Amino acid sequence: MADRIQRRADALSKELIVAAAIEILDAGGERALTFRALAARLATGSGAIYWHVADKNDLLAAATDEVIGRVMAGAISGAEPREAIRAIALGVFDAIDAHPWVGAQLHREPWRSAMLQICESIGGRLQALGVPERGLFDAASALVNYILGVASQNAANARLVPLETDRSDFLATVAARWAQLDPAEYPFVRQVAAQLREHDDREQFLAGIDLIMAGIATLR
Amino acid sequence: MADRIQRRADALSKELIVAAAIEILDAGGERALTFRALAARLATGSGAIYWHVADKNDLLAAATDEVIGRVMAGAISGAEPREAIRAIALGVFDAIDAHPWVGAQLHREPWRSAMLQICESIGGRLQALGVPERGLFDAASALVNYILGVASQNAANARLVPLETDRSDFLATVAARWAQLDPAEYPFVRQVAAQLREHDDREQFLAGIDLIMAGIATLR
DNA sequence: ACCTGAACACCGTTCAAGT
DNA sequence: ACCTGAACACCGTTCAAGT
Repeated sequence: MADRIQRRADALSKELIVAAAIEILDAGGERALTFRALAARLATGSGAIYWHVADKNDLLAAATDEVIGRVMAGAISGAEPREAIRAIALGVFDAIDAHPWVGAQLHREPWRSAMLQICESIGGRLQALGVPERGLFDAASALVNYILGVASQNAANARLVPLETDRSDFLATVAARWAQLDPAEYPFVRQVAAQLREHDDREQFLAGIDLIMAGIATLR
Repeated sequence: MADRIQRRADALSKELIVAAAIEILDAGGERALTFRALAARLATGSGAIYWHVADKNDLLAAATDEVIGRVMAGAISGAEPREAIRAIALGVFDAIDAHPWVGAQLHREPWRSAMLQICESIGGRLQALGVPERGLFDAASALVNYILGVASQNAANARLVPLETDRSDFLATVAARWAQLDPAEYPFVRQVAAQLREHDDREQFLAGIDLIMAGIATLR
């Protein structure tokens, strides 16, 4: 048995598995996370992982909860409600920017705790802001859905673009493609192509939040 | 060769393949669409499909374009801009309601023509509405991202829920789960649990559109 | 030019067997 | 209780061979 693969000495745990999964996902994207790769990194057999984790869905959900949980834990500041909502939104945005696979996961298991946490933080602040009872559910839903939309868009971009690509190079490429569209069919898209090249995703995201907040303010 | 499988007599085409793929996706969801199932339904070999379609991604993108293209073709009415935007949004919503897999696809290939078509229609109407130049790109982006968020959410729900499940049963189940959350941790979500059970997805979607439009109106 | 279908290189997941 | 790793039942995709 001299050529046996080195196995780990300490015990496995769900936390260890999730941490390793996050590392693999961050480094190589969703495609890189396989039970074989995970087992190799953890120096164990692939079957061992199933003792701690129900299946791949469970693993992805746990990894997502871990990332979003960290964001939410950091956002408990007692700031003014409007600022708190912006901070929560930005926190989610930045987390998905750093871990694009989270964006793809957030809408797969929509009622897992990650989702609920975002919903709760935002809903609570809207309440504190004095949004009338009748509009509260719709307002929270609009904000959460908007955040989700941006999240999935970002996740899609990250998946489309090779990891090494420069962001502004990428935007320039897309902008150039937009600018070449048929003027009769796509006048608007052609027109904003130039703005696309120079725009800042993060700022545009916040602008959308502000737009929705402005709409919510008209409810009173 | 008497026991040979019956093969099709007429020629294959990308349109035929896409149409068959849409049928499979509608009937059995994303998991049901395999090249083997598609080949069987088309009475051909799995390799034949690759003559007309680059790969599975290409197939899903073409199917998505087909569905969204139909919506957009139907929405060229010369209505008042604000009504036109609501109509486009509702058209996309209903299309995704009928074909939930489209929601999951829309954010995977974000710059395919489906996306561009939505962007163009909405952006053009915002322009017609007199939204100032500086806010136009952000406004269109907010609306499209919101629509995408709802789309992916709906797709996720459809994937989570077995095809036969009654919608109100499902909502009641989720509402019951929400109502049982820790009151100290989730006061807001617990509170809206009752509204969740009775709310109409489609109406709430439109309420969000109206909220964003109200925010956009404050720009002038 | 277009189609066939076996073969290849993967997956997630299971499970008898070990410690 | 926890771990091993071969085995199973799938996938998407390729490709030599046919028409």
